[in-house]
Amino acid sequence: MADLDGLFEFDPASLAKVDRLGQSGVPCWPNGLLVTHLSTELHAAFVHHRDDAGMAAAAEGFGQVAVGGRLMFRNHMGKAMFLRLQDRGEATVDDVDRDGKGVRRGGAIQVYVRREDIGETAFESIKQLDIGDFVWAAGTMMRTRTGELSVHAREVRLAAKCLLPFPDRWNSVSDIQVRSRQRYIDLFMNEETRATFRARSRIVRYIRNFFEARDYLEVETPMMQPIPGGAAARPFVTHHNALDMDLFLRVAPELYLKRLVVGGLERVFEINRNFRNEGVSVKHNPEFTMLEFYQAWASMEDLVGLTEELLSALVSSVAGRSTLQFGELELDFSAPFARLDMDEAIARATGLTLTELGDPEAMAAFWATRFPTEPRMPTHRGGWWERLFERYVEPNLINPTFITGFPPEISPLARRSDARPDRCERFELYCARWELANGFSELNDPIDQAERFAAQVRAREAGDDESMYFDADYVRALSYGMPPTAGEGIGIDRLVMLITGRTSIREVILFPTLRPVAPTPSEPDPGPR
RNA sequence: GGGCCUAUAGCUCAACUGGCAGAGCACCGGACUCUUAAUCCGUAGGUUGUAGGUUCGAUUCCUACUGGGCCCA
Repeated sequence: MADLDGLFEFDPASLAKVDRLGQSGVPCWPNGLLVTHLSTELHAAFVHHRDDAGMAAAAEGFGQVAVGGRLMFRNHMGKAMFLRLQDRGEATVDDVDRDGKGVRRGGAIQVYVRREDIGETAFESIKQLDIGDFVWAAGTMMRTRTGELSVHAREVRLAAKCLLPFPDRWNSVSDIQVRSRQRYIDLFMNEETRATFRARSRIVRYIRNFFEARDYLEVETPMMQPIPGGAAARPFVTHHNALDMDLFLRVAPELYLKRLVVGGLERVFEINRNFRNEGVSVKHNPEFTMLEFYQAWASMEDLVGLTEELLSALVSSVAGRSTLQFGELELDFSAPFARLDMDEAIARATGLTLTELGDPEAMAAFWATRFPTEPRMPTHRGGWWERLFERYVEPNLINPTFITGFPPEISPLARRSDARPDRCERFELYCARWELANGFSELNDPIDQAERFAAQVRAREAGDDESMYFDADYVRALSYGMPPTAGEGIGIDRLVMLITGRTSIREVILFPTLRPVAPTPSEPDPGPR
């Protein structure tokens, strides 16, 4: 084998096995193997054929099948062998096991191999199969003496060799390091992981259908933006060499989507990645998936209803019921959701009066008696509300709850309430102690928008690096006129967490952001692990 | 950034108060024609995360570092 300059090391015993197999005419990575049936299809087709006569007749009618999958289990008994092949199928076929207990079949199919059926040479090479190998088998359907549906093999082939020691199948792989760094291992070892990501796909598909059914257009807007905007968050910076310009990975698609409403698309949505240069935690990943949607001729109230409709139907459809078990919490997603004004919620939780909540001095005094060591106090009412809300209200919001009545100071893109100009027509949806969605009637007055951007720029100059930039082209777009519009963002990863019951965001992102494996002194180059 | 916990074979885990580094599974060799976490016999597998310290002796006690987990900010 070619010298790999220490870039990768194969196990010599495995390489020897590859050679040995090749010399005896068994290629380790052959091509052109056709699979005709998925394990789940076979279980579904034969689930009602249990007795010998019925089974024989059904198998006769079915004829030859070819299956393929990863060898997860093997019993070898001299001149006969059982192989269990795991494929992409899902365990969806209701059946009963030997003891009459209900089970779900699918995802794997057993293969029965006899030496006298496939010949001595072929049988000898089958004995060389290892757990973890991909295996292909062709034959007819049968049931074993104990009733397990199996492929009675006429031919068995190694389809792809596994060169690495296979994880212990008694104890599922539980090391969170392995599970998230080497997601492929997690996927082929753990059915719950496969189920989580199938559910994620279903959730996204449901949302897409939901909006398409309401005449929304799915669009894609820039991931790389010359001016980052649409959310209060620190962006990642990158550089375009040919144009010699810095670009920011987007923290939100908002300002581009609203430009499309100005352009007349009226109803648009995007499901895509956002990037925020912030800490990593069980509910934060630097890149995460966001649904944003905008609808002209709609207001915040329309979105409240749409959100309730979407989430309650989505939960019922994917989870099969209207409540979700999330860690210790039980979450009720039946509409309508609770609603609470931000200031009332804070007043109730802190004991401060509504008058005191209008006075930054009073809130600062309240805070100083409880958290005297904390630096960097907010300077305006909205900043204090945000801080008090996070500390006193958010930890108690379990069931889905719309928080309304946000102040404009912390809502630079939201329309002011006509009835209460010191508040915005904005809501955030909270659930399981965190924010799940954020929506509002959009600010479409370009003059007001320009002033709010200017205020953000002043805050940035005063040291707040999460403040927004002045996006002149966005103000220009609004100046052409944007119809009254409402828009909303929903965090897809968090939604998937709630529905699948995974309490860490890393469990619902296939390849979460992780610190690289640190090189050790004896091994300066960690290699492609 | 702070606190607590943690790192032992490819995987999952043991090793009493500091006294010979172990088991099951996987791998390698062998037996077995309906098994189901098959069974039986045998072999091999380790710088106990890294670097120091205490000690006659350290997986075990101490310090620092690195990775990971949980909680707080």
